[in-house]
Amino acid sequence: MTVRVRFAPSPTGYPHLGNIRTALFNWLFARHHNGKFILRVEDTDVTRKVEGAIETMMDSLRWLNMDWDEGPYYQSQRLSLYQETANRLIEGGYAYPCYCSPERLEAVRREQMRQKQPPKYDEYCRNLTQSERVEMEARGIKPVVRLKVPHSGETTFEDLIRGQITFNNDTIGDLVLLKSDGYPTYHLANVVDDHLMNITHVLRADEWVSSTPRHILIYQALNWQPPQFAHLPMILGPDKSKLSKRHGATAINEYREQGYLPDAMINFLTLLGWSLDDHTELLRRDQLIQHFSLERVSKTGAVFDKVKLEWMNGVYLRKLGIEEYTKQAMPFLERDLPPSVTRPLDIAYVNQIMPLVQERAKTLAEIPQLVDFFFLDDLSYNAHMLVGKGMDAAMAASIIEVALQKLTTIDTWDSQFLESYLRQLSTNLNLNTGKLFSLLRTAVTGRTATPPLFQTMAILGKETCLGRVRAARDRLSTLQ
RNA sequence: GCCCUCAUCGUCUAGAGGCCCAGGACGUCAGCCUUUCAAGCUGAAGAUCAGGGGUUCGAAUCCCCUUGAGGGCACCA
Repeated sequence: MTVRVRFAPSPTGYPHLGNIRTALFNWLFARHHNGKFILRVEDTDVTRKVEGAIETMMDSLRWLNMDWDEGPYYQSQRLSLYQETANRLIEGGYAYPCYCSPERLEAVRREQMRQKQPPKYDEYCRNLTQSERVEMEARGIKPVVRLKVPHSGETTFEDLIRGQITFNNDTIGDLVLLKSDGYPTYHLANVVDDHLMNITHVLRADEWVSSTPRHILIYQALNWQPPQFAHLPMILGPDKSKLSKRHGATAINEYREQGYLPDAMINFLTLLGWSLDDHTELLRRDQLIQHFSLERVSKTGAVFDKVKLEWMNGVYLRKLGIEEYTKQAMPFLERDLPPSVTRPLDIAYVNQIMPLVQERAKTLAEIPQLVDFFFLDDLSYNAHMLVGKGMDAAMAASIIEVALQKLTTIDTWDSQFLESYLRQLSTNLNLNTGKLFSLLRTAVTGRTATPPLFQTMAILGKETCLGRVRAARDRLSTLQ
């Protein structure tokens, strides 16, 4: 039997990292077993629907290169399926219409809470007579359909990750299958679709464990064979609670905007709850598919460690060929370089610069700020930055004056020549190379931390460099 | 309150009775390299394996209890 799994998001917001990780494990499982990965939209809550959510979700899946084989199926377009199933359950005596108002339900629940009882439907409508039902209908009350959960016995299932899990039926309560607006609840729709779509394995987040017995009960009432279940550990925030907005960025597209690479995200997210062995951290997509197995999924929730993600992204960034690196960086440069910089950017110029920052950025989004001085006409920095350790303003001024004179005379403006020439100059001046270089670095870039100085100067070109050194000289004069 | 689940360095994890006075990775610290910053390399610190009882010749690994944490208990998914 071929493996068929599904990813079933509801269009109620932006693609959460947790959802994406669930999708990822389903996808890896499907690809590993040469099975099918199905996309299904659980849009059965009309009130919570967010416009554009599904498009964003699909964008994210495409960005991550997680292709699906079927779908998207929309549950909102399959309503009759659920309604028929609900009717079948009523006819079989496994479910019943319930006419209780939300107000009554709320009152019952409050009372139960007050008495420290588990909140559970009191089955008020479970044994209504036919005439009572007719009367309710006559009053125009739209009922919900509830599952008649057995009062005794227990429901057990084998979780592929956690082993056997058992619930007492009397703790479950008669859940709603069909809402009064004719839409199914998650529980019904989920069971009906998983069955109709021949889903073999349900891999979903941990938070669904306690609703699994309800689903099993529905399968049993319908005389359907349930799929296999595996509940994945959740992704946690630093305080170990379910990862949420208050912990920072939780939407996958935010990571895309922050300059993370899809392959790095995939690698990192997989390692949140799965491991290959005791030493492998970096795995290519095909290796992930090859090795993925539920046996190696851990049971514990995993804290999302953004610092480690940054490290891994840096690794992937450095592994990129320079052409690819530049291609990836370009949109970020266009987006984030100061507005004063002329667009479109000169590709040949960018091509020269990128090799200088490839090993210095952990995300694509930090590249623009690393290289903005290559593009700006006027540098802005504090004159005091020019005065290095062990020197004063006057000394800095005199060094820069000499350097300016000498640099003006140079004809060969490549990094090799600049380096040997300036090393010689520092010797002649009886100066530490460090002192001269850092002074020039600040003058030429306005920064104290930059890519290698001579390559930077070579790319900037003689005229620009001389102009900046002159500007530095002028700045220094204001200090004296 | 009730139900379910989980529990190894700060974090992600390896470990399915002896190979473990617990291994790897991120982070941290130190050193090397070095024109700065990175990157790279080397090394260090860091977990009485939540606590307590068993079982066993032997337990991080099996059992029980306690504690802690998380999740669930909607006409939301």
